[in-house]
Amino acid sequence: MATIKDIASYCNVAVSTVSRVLNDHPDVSADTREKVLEAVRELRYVPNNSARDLALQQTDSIGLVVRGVENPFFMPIIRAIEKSCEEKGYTMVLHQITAGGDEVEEGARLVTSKRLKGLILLGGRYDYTREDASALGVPFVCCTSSNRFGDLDPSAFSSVSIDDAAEAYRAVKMLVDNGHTKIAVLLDSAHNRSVSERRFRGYCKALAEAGIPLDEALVCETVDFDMESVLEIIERLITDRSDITAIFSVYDTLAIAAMKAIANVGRSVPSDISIISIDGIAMSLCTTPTLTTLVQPQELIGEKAVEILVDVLDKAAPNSHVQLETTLRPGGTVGHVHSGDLA
Amino acid sequence: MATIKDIASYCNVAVSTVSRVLNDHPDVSADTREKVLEAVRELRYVPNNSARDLALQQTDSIGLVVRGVENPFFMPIIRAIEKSCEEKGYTMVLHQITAGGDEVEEGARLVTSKRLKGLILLGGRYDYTREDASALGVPFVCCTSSNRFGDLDPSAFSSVSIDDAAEAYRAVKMLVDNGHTKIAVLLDSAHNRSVSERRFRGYCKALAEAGIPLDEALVCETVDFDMESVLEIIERLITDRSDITAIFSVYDTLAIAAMKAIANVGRSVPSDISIISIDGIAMSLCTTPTLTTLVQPQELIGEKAVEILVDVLDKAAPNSHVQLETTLRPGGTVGHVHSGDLA
DNA sequence: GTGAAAGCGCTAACAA
DNA sequence: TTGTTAGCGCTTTCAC
Repeated sequence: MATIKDIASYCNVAVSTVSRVLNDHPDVSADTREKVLEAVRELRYVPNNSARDLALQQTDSIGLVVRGVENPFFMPIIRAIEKSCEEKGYTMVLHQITAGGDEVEEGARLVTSKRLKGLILLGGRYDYTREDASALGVPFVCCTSSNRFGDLDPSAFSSVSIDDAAEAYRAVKMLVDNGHTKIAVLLDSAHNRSVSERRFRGYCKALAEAGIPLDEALVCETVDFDMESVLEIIERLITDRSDITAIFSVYDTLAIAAMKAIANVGRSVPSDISIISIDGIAMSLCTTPTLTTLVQPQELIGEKAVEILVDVLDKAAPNSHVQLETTLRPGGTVGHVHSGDLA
Repeated sequence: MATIKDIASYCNVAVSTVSRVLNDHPDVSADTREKVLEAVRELRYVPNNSARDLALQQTDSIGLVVRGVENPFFMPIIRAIEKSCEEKGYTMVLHQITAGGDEVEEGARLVTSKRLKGLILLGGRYDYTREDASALGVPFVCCTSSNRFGDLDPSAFSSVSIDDAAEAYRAVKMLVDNGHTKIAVLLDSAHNRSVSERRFRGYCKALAEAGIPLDEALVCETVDFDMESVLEIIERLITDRSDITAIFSVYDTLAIAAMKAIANVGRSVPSDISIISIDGIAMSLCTTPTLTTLVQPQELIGEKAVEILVDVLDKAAPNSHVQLETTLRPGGTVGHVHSGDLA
């Protein structure tokens, strides 16, 4: 395997010269530059990243810490991140954490053990503290999370996300506009300081605005995403509260589970119960009727995250916060409440 | 950040001694070993992988080349692989390739550019040639693929998979046993030298054994996994051939799409059409009725792949081929053919 | 514009 | 059992 030294002697130049053209430094004559490039091709030279990283005291790696494997929503984002990293000359190091794991702790460990230059946190909490940020020690971007629960200074990190509360509000408002007043909300937790909680707030706001009092019994928390228990929980909700005419699910995955649960208890969508959710995963196209959902621009989210991080890393750009919009896919799971049912 | 040198001077020993205890070499007195370990803790030493890799002329990285992001089936496998790599002290480098990309070509590129020690190929072709193997240049294991179409010597690579043909046979036989004779097969391609083709063979065998002639018009190829076009193709199939009473889908994803397509054209499962498939993805629990499928041990597949590769890498173990079994999840999508319909 | 040389942190002979 | 030392391939001052 050819090294920089081989190229140097092949071209009768010093290794430093080769290094210079390889790194696009100025101060190299066009002649020698061409000569070196030629040799690189000739000898099929591939730089040794280990050596490079050692000399530079850093790596070309960006860590991606993902919480929640269960969520198919992440897959296209991960793919986009990997692709973008590749394009920008970085290597993505994926690390999945379990529901119980702490992304900041694990992220910090990864940073030191793998000498990561930066971090992308996907599907994490929203309440980072200043201590969390300094524990990480490298620039990071919160993906699908605006992270505004904690006391973190926005200039200390970047984020790419949708406006969870606003989008949830929009979804629930659609239900309200269709005459629904008994609207359940389906989420893993209403107080997890994360996506769920933000969207739950949007739900509350929409209800409040419509003058509908919040009914705690209609707040359905699944705790985790284990399909069996999720189905059970939802079935119980629908059975106990037969007055429910609509469900706002904060994720497509839960919405799909809800449709199954509704079928299990012999009711139907949307004639008995309407459903709307947020995400737009591929599978949500396969429910019957097609799920009505607010589709997130998944690829774009991943691309943006990398773009921002690389700018911070390479160009010392300031941190930034990008908020993207969802697109309503009408689907067929939202119906009107029969006028007879109206209050 | 503390280096091996810091520890050495801190303990009044040579760097080589430190290196020895760090690498579990014998020939170190219990005393000094303890002293060094103590210093490591004290100084929060974290080894610099770049330096290590440079000295060893290799990395601690294993590449994972995945074809087919669209397939949610891979996610739990990827997760298991990442987890196992971590446990064994390796770093997983994920690389996704597109439908058109060549995994061997891209894998080989990855190996050189990232100096990978080994490769796991997930969801690839089954027809590697000897040239392919030598192009890769490092030990590799084919995950979910036994790779027996090509002229590859089994001792030149490892694999972890199910017996695709046999499992497909089993699935189709279930349909036959329930009185079905007009059985369509749903796959991306019957001749892609991959999973689809293997499973297609199992389908053919089951038909042959039951004395049912192969009807080319019942072989439904979706080409890709774009949901919109998949739905369209399946709808056309069902509409054109109203005599179909059952569908064997080689993947759960396509089976779920088929259920949607069937609903779209106003027919129902399983009373009009039965469906069975292979994989066992989480979402297949959410169809109504629940999809009848042969569930693959996804986590186990990932773990095994890493275990085998690491043994080959660390212990120079011979390559091996593991074949795992699926588990039938009965579900509710397979029904009997009404006796009146029997020939 | 180019070269010589030091050094990044670690491993592995080779000596002692 | 331990220490000394020469690299691994690359970047980067500092001379020229």
